[in-house]
Amino acid sequence: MISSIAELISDRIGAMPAGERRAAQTLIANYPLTGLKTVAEFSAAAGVSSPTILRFVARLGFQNYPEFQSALQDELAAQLQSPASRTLDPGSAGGAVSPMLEATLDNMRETFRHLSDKQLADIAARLAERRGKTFLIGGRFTDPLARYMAAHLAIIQPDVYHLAGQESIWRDRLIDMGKRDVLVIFDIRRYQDSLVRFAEKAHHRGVQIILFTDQWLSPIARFARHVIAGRTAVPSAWDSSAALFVVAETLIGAVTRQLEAAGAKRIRDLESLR
Amino acid sequence: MISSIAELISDRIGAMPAGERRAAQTLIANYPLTGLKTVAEFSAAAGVSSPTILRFVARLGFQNYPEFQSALQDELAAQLQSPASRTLDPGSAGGAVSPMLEATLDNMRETFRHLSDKQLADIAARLAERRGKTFLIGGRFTDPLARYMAAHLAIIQPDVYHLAGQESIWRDRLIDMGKRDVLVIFDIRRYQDSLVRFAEKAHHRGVQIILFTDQWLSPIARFARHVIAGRTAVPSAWDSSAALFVVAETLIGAVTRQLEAAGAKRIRDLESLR
DNA sequence: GGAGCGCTGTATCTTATGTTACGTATTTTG
DNA sequence: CAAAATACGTAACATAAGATACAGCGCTCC
Repeated sequence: MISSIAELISDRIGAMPAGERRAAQTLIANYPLTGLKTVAEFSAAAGVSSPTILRFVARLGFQNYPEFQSALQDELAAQLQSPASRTLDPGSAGGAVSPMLEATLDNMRETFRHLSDKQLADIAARLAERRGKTFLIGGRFTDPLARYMAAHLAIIQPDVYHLAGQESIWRDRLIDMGKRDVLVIFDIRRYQDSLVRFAEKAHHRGVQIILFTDQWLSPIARFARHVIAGRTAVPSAWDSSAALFVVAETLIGAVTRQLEAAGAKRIRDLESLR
Repeated sequence: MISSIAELISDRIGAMPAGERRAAQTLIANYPLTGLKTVAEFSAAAGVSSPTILRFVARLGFQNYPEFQSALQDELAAQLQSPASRTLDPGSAGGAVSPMLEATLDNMRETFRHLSDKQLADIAARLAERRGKTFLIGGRFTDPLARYMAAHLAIIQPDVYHLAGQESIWRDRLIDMGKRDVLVIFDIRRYQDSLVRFAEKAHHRGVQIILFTDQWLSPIARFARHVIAGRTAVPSAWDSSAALFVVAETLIGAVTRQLEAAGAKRIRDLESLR
């Protein structure tokens, strides 16, 4: 059964021509606000012409544009009056989406529950104090997380390096690492031997290791100065790195805040270089 | 300090003549819906004449009725986009961590609220049906997401390619792309011209584009067959890609499920190769 | 490769919305 | 109690909004 206009749209969006689909996507993207504006504004936002908007509305079954707007307003009114209806009832979902989202949200809450503010502040402080270099590395599936963090950190401070490619390539970088340096490692099951060996060698050189891992803890935890254990279980064939991703973003934000003064100048300098 | 229009009204309602006060009360009674309707409807609801409504609006400091409506819409937009502001208790948080987590969780809920099961299923089906090749590419900060998704998809099906490095390198890959192929693009603010140009060219070659973007929609949405608009606002200097990350994981899970039979065999084959 | 169909945008028209002018009613003040 | 000022509604107006007709373009299918 189709109750809301949003559902109606996503039900029929597949059978729409390109222009009307753009209209639909624009409306859904910030629903329902765009639909409350004038046809001209709607069409401009979607990058199509006014008649396309009107055809789109007609395809949804409305006689004219005002009727469509009234329907949106009624829906909005119902929504605003009972905020409860916004927290979606579990029954309606049914599909494969909701369980995945719910599990992910739970994972994040759990991950942060086991993570004190102080711990995060300590790690952020360590990343922000620029005595030495910062290296980041990840495993097979978590390497993108290392890249993501490196991409941000490299903007607000110098000497940030993402270790990529062949194992032999990282190993050679060990020569540059010392006790003033920090190594951020992402490693979740199944833990990679190559990463463990690398971590061990770095540890022996006095490098401080910050480890992002799952709740079962990678063997690298043994060498790590700081360990962040994220929940990874979701109803999927794969483990989820989403909780670790959010921790990474939180740290990026915290480090940025600490380097505000120096960082802001650096960002301006970078902008002017582009 | 007066922030919302509702506060503004209740601040001045005492100094209003009878007719305008009725208008004010009617608006407050089911705020802000009545204000989004036409002057005629508003006046009918309040039991006064149209000019009274206009005088009421003028007294609030607006130049004309449309300006008043725009202000209401903006307010509504802010409210709908961050449900957090409606529930959040300032006391519990304190530290810098919790607001970030809360915002991220809200972003995810909001993102999925605008994303129907059917839409996700359609995209997953498109990714799972292996008529052609699958290409993934991302912007400056979102490229890791493309990598993450590519790393998973490449395991369960052949012909998955992540486009990395120089722009000139991707462009050369265009020659391999046709209408049977799918291009997954991640692009959030600030949108990259190079990516837009690339998307346009791919689109002209008939490639189906699946776009991950933010709620303001990258210009690439114009060329995209499917658009996923994730919420990115967090209390940080950076935008958050976490919501898009979770959508990506959800899709990976869905595609994996669809390819279960074929995929399981492929995974076993890969395992035996390691 | 060609013919047909369908989609989209430009330009025009019509509708209805917001706005203003003015006369009447009501309230307030001297 | 009278007179003035303010508030309100009716009606006419101008403007901007939505609707439509039509032509061009791209796409699909034969």
